[in-house]
Amino acid sequence: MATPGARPRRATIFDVAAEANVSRGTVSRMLNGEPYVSDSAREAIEKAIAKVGYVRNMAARNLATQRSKAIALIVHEPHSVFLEDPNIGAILLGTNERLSEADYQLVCLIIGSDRDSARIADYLRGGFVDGAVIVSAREHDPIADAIAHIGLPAVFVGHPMSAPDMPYVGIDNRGAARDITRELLSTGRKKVGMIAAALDRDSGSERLAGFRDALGDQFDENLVVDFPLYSRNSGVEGMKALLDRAGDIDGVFAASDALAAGAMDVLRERGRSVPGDIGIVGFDDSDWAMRCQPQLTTVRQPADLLGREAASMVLELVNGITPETPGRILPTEIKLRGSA
Amino acid sequence: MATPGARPRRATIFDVAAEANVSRGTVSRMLNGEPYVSDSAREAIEKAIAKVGYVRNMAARNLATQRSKAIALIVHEPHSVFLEDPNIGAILLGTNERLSEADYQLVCLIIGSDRDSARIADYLRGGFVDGAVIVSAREHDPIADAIAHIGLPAVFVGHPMSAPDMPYVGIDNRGAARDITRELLSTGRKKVGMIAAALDRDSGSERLAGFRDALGDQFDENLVVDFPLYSRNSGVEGMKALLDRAGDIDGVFAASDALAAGAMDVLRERGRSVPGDIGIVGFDDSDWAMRCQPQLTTVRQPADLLGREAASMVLELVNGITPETPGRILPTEIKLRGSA
DNA sequence: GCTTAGTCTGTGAACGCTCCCAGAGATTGT
DNA sequence: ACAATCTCTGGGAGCGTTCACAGACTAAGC
Repeated sequence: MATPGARPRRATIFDVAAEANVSRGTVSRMLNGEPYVSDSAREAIEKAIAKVGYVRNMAARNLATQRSKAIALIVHEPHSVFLEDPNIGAILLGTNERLSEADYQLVCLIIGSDRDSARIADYLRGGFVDGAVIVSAREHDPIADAIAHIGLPAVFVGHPMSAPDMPYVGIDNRGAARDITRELLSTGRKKVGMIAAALDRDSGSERLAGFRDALGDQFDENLVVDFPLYSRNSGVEGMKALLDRAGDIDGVFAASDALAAGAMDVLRERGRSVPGDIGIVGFDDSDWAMRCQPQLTTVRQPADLLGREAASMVLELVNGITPETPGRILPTEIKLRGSA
Repeated sequence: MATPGARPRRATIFDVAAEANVSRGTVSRMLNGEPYVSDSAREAIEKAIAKVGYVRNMAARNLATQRSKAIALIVHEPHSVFLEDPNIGAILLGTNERLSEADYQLVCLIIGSDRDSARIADYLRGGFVDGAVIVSAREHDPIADAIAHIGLPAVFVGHPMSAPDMPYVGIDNRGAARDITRELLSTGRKKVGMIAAALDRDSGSERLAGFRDALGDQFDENLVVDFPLYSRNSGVEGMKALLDRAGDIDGVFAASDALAAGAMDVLRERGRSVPGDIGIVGFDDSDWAMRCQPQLTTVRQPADLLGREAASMVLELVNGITPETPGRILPTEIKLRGSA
């Protein structure tokens, strides 16, 4: 009887070598796709692998090669945001897909509380992963600092100003915000406000900057409200505040679709029609946008591609390829629907 | 300038031992919290670790101990579902949180296409993880079979009939569905239908069974429609179909909130009031429920706790503790809101 | 026929840790 | 005073790979 938990001994490279009548060096070379393996050896090894049911022991390989074939995805958000944010899931999927193609694994590091961040830093230092993709880092994020300090290859999704030299992929938040605000203005709105959020991130502050760009002289600080999170609830509070400050407001740029959805709920409650009385535009093109009534005019950002691209970049870094550009900007697109 | 990728040599347990004037055996014992380490040795080692900046090399440890301190989270869903399903994210967070507490890592394995499933099976066989939490397995899922075959400690979230002996955590889908259907009936509805989905999962088929339980003799197969996915879109199609089949239908149990939301959109479009003309109830208590107008009466399922509990169980299994019960059922709760 | 280059193979030495055993020293009981 | 026990320590062996090197054999060039 086997002792509890004792699985049968797994076949090693030695077993394969013995079975195929070659040395383990040859097996190793073949496994790693190196040249200089004769056809006869290759064939014998293939048969032997199938026969003994061999699979590589990753721990041994990692130890010998000093790399882990794993990439961390670091999400620094409270849990509620992780669940609500439509982009994080898509980024995760995109990253995972690209890494799978390269036979790398994705290790999720979700930092819910700041208490975790020291633990995570230790983990990253532990050589457990070869690189990291960092989603939604705040400005002056301790994790970002730790990574820079360790020298771990890492790519940011988004571009924190506090880490200007780190590789990143992102979108032109400022330009996109400017364009969609202009779109809103082009429908003849005269008094346009913004529900901003997450100004401690580049995405948040850049979108506000773009809004300001579009308005130019007409920009009125009093018509901007801001909140820590891109949440529906902030949208509710934001819209209420804007209506209090200027009852005759006729256009709102919400920095995310969730904010816009919250705002629209308030407007419905108060009997203001959209887009009749007030035009409203959002950002993300998440499923919120389709669920609104009317559907939301918004900026589509390719979240899955951001993930893919970040993965590609981090793989390049890991393999010693320095990207020709420090950052990559992916295109956005305005989706015209009924809300403005 | 360092050559690309060449980070400075990291301190090993030898360096610590030398610095502290003890042997590496003692350092190892201390690191693993074993008894028989004198206070003086302990103190010296602590100082030495701080001085040389030592962190454990996990690959070496994994190789020596034959375990990886990592658990896989396997999600077998098309990507669209991964993003839409409100429970998956919460399960992921719950699992991650529990594993972190035990100093285990979460490795995400997302199986988008069936093509991946062989690759994943190989990975699981590779000793890369000590156990697995399986989310949303289908009946007769090839991955589930592979895991059973490998003998990897694994816990299902949900309880596929095709793997009755595997440990699982879940909710009483059937009982909860019965209860909420009764709730709907108690509002005086006479002609009640169901939009079912995912009948190839235990959650889907059990909810249908619960609905049937509640209706008893009044059950009418003609008033049940079913779809592959718990999606809003299926809700739209489902509601249309039900209205076609029975224009005088006055109650609907939707097997998920997303389905219910789709159904309610159709009803609004067709000018039927909720809950006036038709009562509607959902399942999940996801954010869909709060976004509906009126808000949805639904079954709250503790998705994060499911994740936590699954993680706890898999950790027990990994440590050779056989759980006293093969499965654990977590309580659900009916959330009364305005929709029925 | 001899060098040279190119192809292929086997083997010792890491990689950094844990496990286990032998043994030193301190403490207790008789 | 001696055995028995408990506490603590050091170091050899092993985990399953990869890597680098040395050597064998083959083919081509002069």
